[in-house]
Amino acid sequence: MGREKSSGKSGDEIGVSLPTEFDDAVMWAAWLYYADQLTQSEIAKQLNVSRATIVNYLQEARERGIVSVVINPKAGGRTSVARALMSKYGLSGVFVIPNGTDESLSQRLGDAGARVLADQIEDGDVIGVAWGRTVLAVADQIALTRPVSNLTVVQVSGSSTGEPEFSPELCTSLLSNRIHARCVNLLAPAVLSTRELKAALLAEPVLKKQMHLVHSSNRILFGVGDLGPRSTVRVSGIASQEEIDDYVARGAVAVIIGRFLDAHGAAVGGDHDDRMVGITLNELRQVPSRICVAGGSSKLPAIVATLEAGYATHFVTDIATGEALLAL
Amino acid sequence: MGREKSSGKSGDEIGVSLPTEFDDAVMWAAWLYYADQLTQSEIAKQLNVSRATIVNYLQEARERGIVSVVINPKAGGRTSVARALMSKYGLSGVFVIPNGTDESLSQRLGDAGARVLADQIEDGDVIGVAWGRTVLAVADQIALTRPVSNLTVVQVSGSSTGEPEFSPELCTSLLSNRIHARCVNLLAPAVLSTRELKAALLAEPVLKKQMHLVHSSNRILFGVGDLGPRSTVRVSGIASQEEIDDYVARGAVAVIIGRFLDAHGAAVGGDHDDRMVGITLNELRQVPSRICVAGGSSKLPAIVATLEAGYATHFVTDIATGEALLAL
DNA sequence: CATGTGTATTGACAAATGACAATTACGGTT
DNA sequence: AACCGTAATTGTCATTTGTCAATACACATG
Repeated sequence: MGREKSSGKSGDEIGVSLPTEFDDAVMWAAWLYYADQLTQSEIAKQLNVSRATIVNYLQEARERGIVSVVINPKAGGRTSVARALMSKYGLSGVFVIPNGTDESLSQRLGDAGARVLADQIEDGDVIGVAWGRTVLAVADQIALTRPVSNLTVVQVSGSSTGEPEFSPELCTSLLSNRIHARCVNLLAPAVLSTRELKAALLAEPVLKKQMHLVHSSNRILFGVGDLGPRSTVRVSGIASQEEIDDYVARGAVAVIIGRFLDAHGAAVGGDHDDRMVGITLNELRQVPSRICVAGGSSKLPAIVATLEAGYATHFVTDIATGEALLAL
Repeated sequence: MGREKSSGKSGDEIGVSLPTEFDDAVMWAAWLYYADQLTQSEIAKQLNVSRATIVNYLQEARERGIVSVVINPKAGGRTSVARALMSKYGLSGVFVIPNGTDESLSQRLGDAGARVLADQIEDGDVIGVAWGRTVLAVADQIALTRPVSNLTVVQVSGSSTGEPEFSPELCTSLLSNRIHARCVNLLAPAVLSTRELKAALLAEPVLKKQMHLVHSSNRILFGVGDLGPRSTVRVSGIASQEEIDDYVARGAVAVIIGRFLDAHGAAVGGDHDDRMVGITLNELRQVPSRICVAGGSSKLPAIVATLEAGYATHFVTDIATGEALLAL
C-alpha cells in the first residue's frame, strides 16, 4: 500500500533500470492537483497517504520540473511600458517586471531574463553568454519547460582571473548545465599583455575553432555594466583601475561583454581593448537575437548607450528603470 | 487610482490601437504571484486593491493564458505503466492519467491529449484531426504555452451529416481556433452513395488540393471507437445500423477515423468503406506522429486492435485502461 | 435627470494550504 | 536480533486562498 520505494531493485522491474525514474506517486499527485484540480485532501484519500505527504510530493514535482508555471512572454511585452520601450528603441521584444526590493533586483531580473531566453531557445541553438551578476542570475534560474535538443552554450569573452563569483566560465557552465547544453568555455584569458600574444593565441587551432563558434552564435545573453566606483567592471579584473579611468576619461559610460561604450553607444577602443579576447561590438551586432538584461538607476546612462546603439534586440528590465528610460 | 479601464480610447495611447491589449494590472499580479512568490495580500497592498481583486486578476491571467501550468509530458511517460505500455506496443510516447470519475473520463483524457499535442507542435506543422467525443475534448482544452507560427489544421475525413455535437468540422475548427492555425475543412460528405460519385468528387481541383494537404500532415490526432450499442459510430451518421452490423459480422471491433478494424487491427473494407472520403489506414501509417487518445473499459478490444497494428506512435489513456491493456 | 444594466470591486467567511516538529519505516551493520 | 542513521511520513496550527453575496461604478437609455 502507498508509495513504492524508488530503489528499483524490486521484482516487477525487469531488465534495464532507467536513469531518471520518477515515482509514480509524485507524478500522479501533480497531475491530480494541477490538471484535475482536485484538492490535496482528495488526492491524499485517493493515494492512501496523508495530506501532508501530498504537499511534499507537489513540492518535489515543482522542484524536479514535472510541473512548472509558464508566464507567457508575449504578455509581458504587452504592458504599456514595454510597448513604449519597444517603439522608442526599436526593440523586437521587451519584458518589464514590477517593482520589488532593490537588493533582489538582479535575482528578479534574472528570473525574467531566464523566462525570455527559455522561451526563445530552439533545437540546435548556439547561445553566446557574457558574464556579470545579472547574467549569472539568469543562468541560475533558467529552466526549460519543454525538451530541446542539440544546444550549445559558448562563452563569448576570455576568462578573467579576478572575481570568480560571476566569472564568464561560471556563467557559461551553469547555464549550459541548466539547459543540458554542450558547454564551450573559451580557453584564453580575457586580456593579454600584448597584441602580438593575443594574435598568436588566436592563431592556435583550438582557439580558432572556439572563436568560430562564438561568431556563429545565433543568440547572445548579456548584461550592462556602468563605470561607477562600486561597479562590476572594477572588481572583475578585466582591467586595472587606471585603465578603466582612462576609458572614462575618453568618454566611456558603459561596458557590455567587456567592451566599453560612450554615451551614444559608440565603441571606445584603445590598446587595452585591442588586447582583449572576445566577441567585438561589430560582431555582436551580427547575432540575430541579442538579449540584454539590465536594470537599476545607477545603470541608466549605460543602458541608454546600449539601447540607442542597437546592441540589443530584446531587453529585460524593471518598471522603475523602464519608466526612467521613457522619461528621458 | 487602481486599475485603468480597458476601453483603450484614453489619451496616452498614441496612434494605432493594438488588438489584444493586456491590462498591466493583470500581468503584474500574475508576475508578482507566480514569479516573485508574493502572497495575494502583499500584491493587493502594492497595487492598492483588495485581495479579492487579486484573486480575480489571477484567475483572469490563467484563463487568458498569461500564465499556465505545464506538466512535463516526459514525466508523464515515466510512470511504470506508461513505460510498460511503450515497450509492449512499441510506442514512442505514452501518457497515463490517474483514475477519476468515469463520466469525466473524456474530459480528463482530452486535457492530457491536449498537453501531449501542445508539447509536440512546432512551427509549420500540418496537423490532421479526426473526430469524436475524445478528439473534441482535446480540441476544447488545448492551449499553447509558447508562440508557434504557421500552423495548419486539416480535417482528415469527410463531413458527416449526423451528430453535430462532435462533428469533424467542429473538432477541426475548434482546434485550429485554439492554436491560431489555418483551418482546412474537407468540403465533402463523409460517405457518398456510389464509388463513382466519390471518384468524381475527389477529382475536383478543390478537393484534390485538400486531400493533398491531408496526405502531407506530419501529425494526426485521433480517438478510438468501439462498436457497442451506444457507441459513437452508431450515432455519428457515417454508416447505417445495418452497415455497421455488417462490419461487425465481418469481424470489426473498432473504428478509427471512420475506418473499421478487426481484432488485430487489420482493415475491414467493403463497399461502404470504398465510398468513404478521408484518409485511409495505409495513409495514416505514413504520418510521422500519430497521437491516439482513448480510454474506458468498453473500448478495450478496440484499443488493443489499434495499438497492435501500430496505428499510433503516441498513446494517451487512463490508468485503469492502461493496466487492463497490460494484464491481457 | 432619473433609471436600468452590466461589469469591477469589496468584505467576510469557510476551505485549502504550507511549515515544522514529532514520529515512523527502512536498509544496512554489528 | 538489536541497533543506528537516514529518509519518508504524519498531525497540528498559523497562514493563505477561494467563494459569494453585497456594493460601487460607468455608461447607455427612456
